[in-house]
Amino acid sequence: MKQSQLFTKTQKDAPKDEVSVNAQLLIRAGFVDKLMAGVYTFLPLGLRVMKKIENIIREEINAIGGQEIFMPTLQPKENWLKTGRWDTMDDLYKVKDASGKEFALGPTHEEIVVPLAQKYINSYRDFPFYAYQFQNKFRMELRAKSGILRGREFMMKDLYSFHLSEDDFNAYYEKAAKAYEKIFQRTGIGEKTYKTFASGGSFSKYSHEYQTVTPAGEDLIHICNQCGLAINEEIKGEVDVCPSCKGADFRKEKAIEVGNIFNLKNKYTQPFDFKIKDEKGEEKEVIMGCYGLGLSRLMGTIVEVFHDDKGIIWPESVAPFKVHLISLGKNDEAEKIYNDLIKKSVEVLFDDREETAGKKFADSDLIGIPYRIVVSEKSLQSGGVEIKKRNQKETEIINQNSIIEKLNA
RNA sequence: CGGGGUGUUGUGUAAUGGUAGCGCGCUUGGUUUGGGACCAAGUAGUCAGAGUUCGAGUCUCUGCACCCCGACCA
Repeated sequence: MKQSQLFTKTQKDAPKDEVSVNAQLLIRAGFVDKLMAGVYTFLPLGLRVMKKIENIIREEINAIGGQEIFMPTLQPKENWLKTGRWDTMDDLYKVKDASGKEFALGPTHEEIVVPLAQKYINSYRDFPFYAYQFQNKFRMELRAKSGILRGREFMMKDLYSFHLSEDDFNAYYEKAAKAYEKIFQRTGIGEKTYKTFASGGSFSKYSHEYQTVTPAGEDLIHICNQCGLAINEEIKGEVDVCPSCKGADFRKEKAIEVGNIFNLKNKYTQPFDFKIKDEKGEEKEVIMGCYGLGLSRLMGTIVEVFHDDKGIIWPESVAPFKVHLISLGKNDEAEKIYNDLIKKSVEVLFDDREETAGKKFADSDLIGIPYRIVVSEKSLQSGGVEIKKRNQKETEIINQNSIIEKLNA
């Protein structure tokens, strides 16, 4: 994409109200725009990052048998009354239509996916069954905060698994945990993300969260120095030795919850009376798990973890583009290289604007694309183009014909 | 919802109760071209409503919005 055609612009100053690093950088660089507290528009650059994250998650969830669906946001009150959450879930958005009929705006989708499964999954032969979606969730947060880390409307992947036995559920729960670990590895925050034993909130007594260590975190976790499992501060006291290795030596860190997995047992299948006859003709209760992962939060977390005083430093796997091609002064060579990279399916943002070098470099650092390639009279005289990684200081001059080779190295 | 803070052009800021000014951006013209260039000319604003006052960005009240701490949560 040519930067001259990108409708967003970078800003030198962040809006003064924004304190969180993710909001400051994402807004300044033109990834997101704030509409109101906790509600953001994803601009072209931001949407590209979101889609990158989405695709990584999709691949990993497909790999554990997930079938992608898309459920409605607007949901019947009746289903929420059935599970009891209409009156007990205080962050549920309720809307009324002109006739006075009430609806929920989905904060999570058990109330929809359970009746859905019940309708189509009607033999023990259909089990286990896994469905997931990427969806805008609505939660009436008392206080939206921390930029895109805690919104009132946010993008989430939610996976639901249905089982006829505890053993089958447990096996899948572990599989999902592994998939989550892969997702965090692939999106770059693996090293800083800890599986954390935590409260289950409105879903279950306990759950596992995935917590990424960052000063911007809202939670306090106690990481076991022996095995690396963490315990959320909220259940410290109930649980004071590591549930995994029984160790009692912990270090305390601030962290942000990027995902979680729950054992729901029959909590949401029972209200809908979802039962299935097994191969012996015996009626069995369906049990389930749910597995959430906030994409917009993950994106904000990545920014919190990977930035410097000049801007964002995207991990290559989620960067909006792989290459930021910058032409200094007029030269046809940059255009040629751009077309060549496109032909070779390299994702490239071409800064073809008539701006000074300083401005282009500053923008490039702010946007944070992994590879910066500069084409100028100076570089051409020295033998080609200058290439630099965003997370490194050194630049290197390489011949324009060896760019692809260099990028793949 | 409790506590604290802030609302001035797209954005960042200034203005004893007395002419709303500046930087960035944007527009036009010219000069520049390897780390947020320069010159000139333009563009656009006091959150909303009421009140006090000869006069309100500034004081008072009400409302709204945003940010931070807390309670609650992916």
